[in-house]
Amino acid sequence: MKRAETLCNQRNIRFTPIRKKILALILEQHMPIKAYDILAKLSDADHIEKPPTVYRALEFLLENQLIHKIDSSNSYIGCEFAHEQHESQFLVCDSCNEVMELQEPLLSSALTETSQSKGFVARQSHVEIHGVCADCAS
Amino acid sequence: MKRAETLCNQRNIRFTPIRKKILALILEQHMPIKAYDILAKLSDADHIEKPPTVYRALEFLLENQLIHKIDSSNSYIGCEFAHEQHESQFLVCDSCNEVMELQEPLLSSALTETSQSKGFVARQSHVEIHGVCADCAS
DNA sequence: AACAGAATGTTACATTATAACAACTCTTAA
DNA sequence: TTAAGAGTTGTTATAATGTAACATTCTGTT
Repeated sequence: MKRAETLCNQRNIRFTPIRKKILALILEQHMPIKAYDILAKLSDADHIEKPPTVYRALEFLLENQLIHKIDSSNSYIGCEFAHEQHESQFLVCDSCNEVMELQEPLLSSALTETSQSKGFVARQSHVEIHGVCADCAS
Repeated sequence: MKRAETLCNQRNIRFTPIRKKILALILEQHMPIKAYDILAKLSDADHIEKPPTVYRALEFLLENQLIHKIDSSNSYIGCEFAHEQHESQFLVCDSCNEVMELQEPLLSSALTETSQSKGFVARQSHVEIHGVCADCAS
C-alpha cells in the first residue's frame, strides 16, 4: 500500500481515493476477488456503486502492475512484487483457491528463450499453474 | 480432424455431429474464435442455435484436449498437438491476433521444477506470451 | 420392446464487462 | 483568476460471456 503510494508519486500518476479503496479491498483479501464482489463491498445502503467505477479502477491498477488478473477465473489479486517486468507467474490451488505469485528466474528465462527462438517479440507473459498447494496436498 | 475421430474411438467417447461440426469450425479458422461467433456460424435463417449447444461442445472438446481456451481473450483454438500432457503454451500476437501453440521442453521442465520447488502438485499449466510475432515485427 | 445413461433442445437467467455521454476536479497558462 | 484542457468520476444502458434446470430425444444394452 505504501509501495503503491510511492509508485504513483514517482510515476506522477493520481492515486485517487477510489483507486486507493479498491486496492485496499483487494489487498485485504489474500485470495483473488471478483469485480462484482468488490462492487458489493464498496456499496452500502446509502450508495450503490456502478460497474464502471470498479472496472476503471481495476484497469488503472492493472496498468500500473499493482494488481494482476487471474484470467482463468476472472478475478483480481494484489501484486506481490514491485515489478517493472511484465511477467506474472502464479500457482493456483484448485482446492483452497489460494494463489501464490512467483518470480522464478528459471521460468522467466525459459519464457524469454522460448520467445526469442521463435523470433517473437514478447511484451507480457502470463503463467498459471493449476493444481493442489502444499498445504492442501498434505 | 482424423486425429479427433481416432482419439474419440480410442477413448470410447462419442464424437457426435454437433461436436464434429464445431471442431471443424474452430479448426478452419487459424485464429482463436469466440463462442458466440461459433454460435453465429452454426445458425442460419432456418434455425438459431442456443448458447448451451456451443458451450457443451466446447466443454467436451476442451476436456479431450482437442481445443484450448485462450483465457486472455475468451476464445478457443484448435489444439496442434496430440497431447496427453495437460500443458498449454501459446505465443499470442497482439498485432495480427494469430496464436502459435508450442511444446517447448525447456519451458515444460521449468514449469515442473517450479511447482516441485514449492511443494505444489501441478495438474495443468497454461502459458500465454503476448507480444508481436515474427511476421508482424519485420 | 424397455430401460438406463448420454446427448441435445429450450427457456430463462447469471455473470462479466463496456460504450457513451454528462458532470466534476485539478492543473496550467494566458 | 479564470478559462481551457485533460483526467477522473457519475450515470444509464447494454453488450458479451456463460450456466442452471428441466424436457426431450437418441443410443446401446438387456
